[in-house]
This record gives sequence, structure tokens and C-alpha cells, in this order.
Amino acid sequence: MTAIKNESTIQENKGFALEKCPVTYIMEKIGGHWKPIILYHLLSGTKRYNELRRAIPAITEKMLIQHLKQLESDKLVVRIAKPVVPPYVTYTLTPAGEKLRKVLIAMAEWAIEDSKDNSLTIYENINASLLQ
Amino acid sequence: MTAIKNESTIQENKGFALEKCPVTYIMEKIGGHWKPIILYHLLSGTKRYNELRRAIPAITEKMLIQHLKQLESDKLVVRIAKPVVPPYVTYTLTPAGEKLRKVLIAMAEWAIEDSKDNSLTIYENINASLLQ
DNA sequence: ATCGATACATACTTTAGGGTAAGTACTTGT
DNA sequence: ACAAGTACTTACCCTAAAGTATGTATCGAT
Repeated sequence: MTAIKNESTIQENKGFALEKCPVTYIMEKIGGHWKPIILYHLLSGTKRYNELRRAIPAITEKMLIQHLKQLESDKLVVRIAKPVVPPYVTYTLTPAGEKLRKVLIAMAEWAIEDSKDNSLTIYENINASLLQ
Repeated sequence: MTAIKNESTIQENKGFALEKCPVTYIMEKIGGHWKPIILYHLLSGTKRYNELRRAIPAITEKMLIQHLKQLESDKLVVRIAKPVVPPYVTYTLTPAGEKLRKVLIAMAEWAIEDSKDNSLTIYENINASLLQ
């Protein structure tokens, strides 16, 4: 109707959000489905490319390498390639990446607790449906 | 939980990942661009729908309501609607949602530190009330 | 009588993320 | 001779997520 959606430039708003909201900031760095998983596996130390692949069987090679490159350009991991054949490439957390440990561990802890609580409520729901 | 048998290798792998990887689990709940931001704003207490809108100017109404509903069905927030006109609807963290405080604060703290190190933008310090 | 405020709903379109499948280069093992 | 292992790269496709733009219900206020 007469309502003119006045969301001026959404880019402007996004800029504003990025300036003021740290959660938005971290989402730009570790958002997406795979990045936290990759980082989580790197918490236990330097890993070769194929070690990561095997540790995360559901990821495709394209996704793995793509996100590794993004993490590298965001200075969260370091890529070290030894000039040998066959290739020997390792990925290691930078100090900034290491500092994500607190975040990732907090995530994992929450997940473990929540999945416990949730399986309880699932059982409750099953019981409830059986009682109807 | 027993994995659902599936012909697809990918689905099987995803099931495996979900079973074994808590980080994957939490990504299913708070993954995506907007959810952590919404949850972060709810840390400071119950908010009306429009309060959230104004707090997150970059989000569209569709995204906001969509994610609020998902968060509700994942038992992370509670929606309470007073039967009045004009509508009065509030969103509050559940106990499970409250437990995300550690995760979200860790995220925010990391973001502030990292952005300083990158000397991009100096953020204002987090609202102290969020840290209690 | 229309307006504005609230809290949504919904049809449509666009975009970005992710998946599939194939190829590359180089060398050791059989 | 050729397969196997390593660490990628690239072209193509498909879907799910996100954005755009509207509509809806109700009431008091102007």
C-alpha cells in the first residue's frame, strides 16, 4: 500500500552491524557449516591435508580446500608445504586460531549437554505419543 | 541415537558426523548467519519482536521471524504472546539457550581481541551486564 | 474513515554455498 | 607399464538460504 519499505541501503546497515556487533564479526570468520569443524580438528594439533579429510569424512575435497584457504587468508591457520614428492602439506592454527579454543570447547560442551537433555525430551515425547 | 540407514553415502557420513562431532551438532542449532546474533541480543534479557528488529537493523523481517521460530522449535527461546491488541510478543532464552551465554561471550571476546590485533576497528567493550 | 502500530505470513526472485565428477603433476611400488 | 598415493584445481550443476515486496488482523487515535 502506501507503506514504503525504507530499508535505505542494506549495505549501509550491514556496515553498521559489522562495526558494532562482535558476533557478526566472528561469524564472518568462522561462520558456515564446515569452518568450526575444521578448526575443532586442528585444536588437537597440526594436521596433514589427508588427515583432515579422514577426520571429517562428510566433507568434500572442494569444501575442505576452499575453507582452508579462507581460514588461511583470515590468519587463523598456517599452511606449510614441504617441497617434496609426494606433497607434504600441513595445516596449523595460528595464535589467533588457537585463541578460538575457548569458543570451540564451549561449543562442544554445550552440544554434549544439550544433546543429552534433548534425547530425554525425545523419550518423553515418545512416551506421550504412546499414551494417547 | 541409532543412525538412520540410508543408501546415500553422504547422508550416511553426515549421520556419522552428527553422532560423533559435537561441533556439527551445535552448528545445526545455531549455525547460519543470524542465529548467533539474535541469541546474543537475547542475552541481555527478554525482548519484544520489534526490539529485536531495531537491535538488528540489517535483518529482514522474514529472516528474523524464521530464525525465531527455528530457535523456538529447538527449545532455545520461548515465545510468549499476550492476547492483546496491538500484539505483545516477547522472546526469552530457555535454560538451554541461557547456557549458550558462555559460547556467545567467548565469541564476542574473541572477535574484539581479533579485530584489535587486525587493527581494523576498535570495538566498544562488551556490556558488562552480559558477563555476569 | 483512514492511519499507524504490532507481529507476523507468503509468493517470488536472487545469490551463495555446497555437491559431482573429472583432471593435474610427480614419484614410488609391483 | 601402470596403479596408487598426495594435494590440490576446475567446470558444471543444484538447492537451500536469503532478500524483495507485498498482504493480514486488530484496535485506538486523529
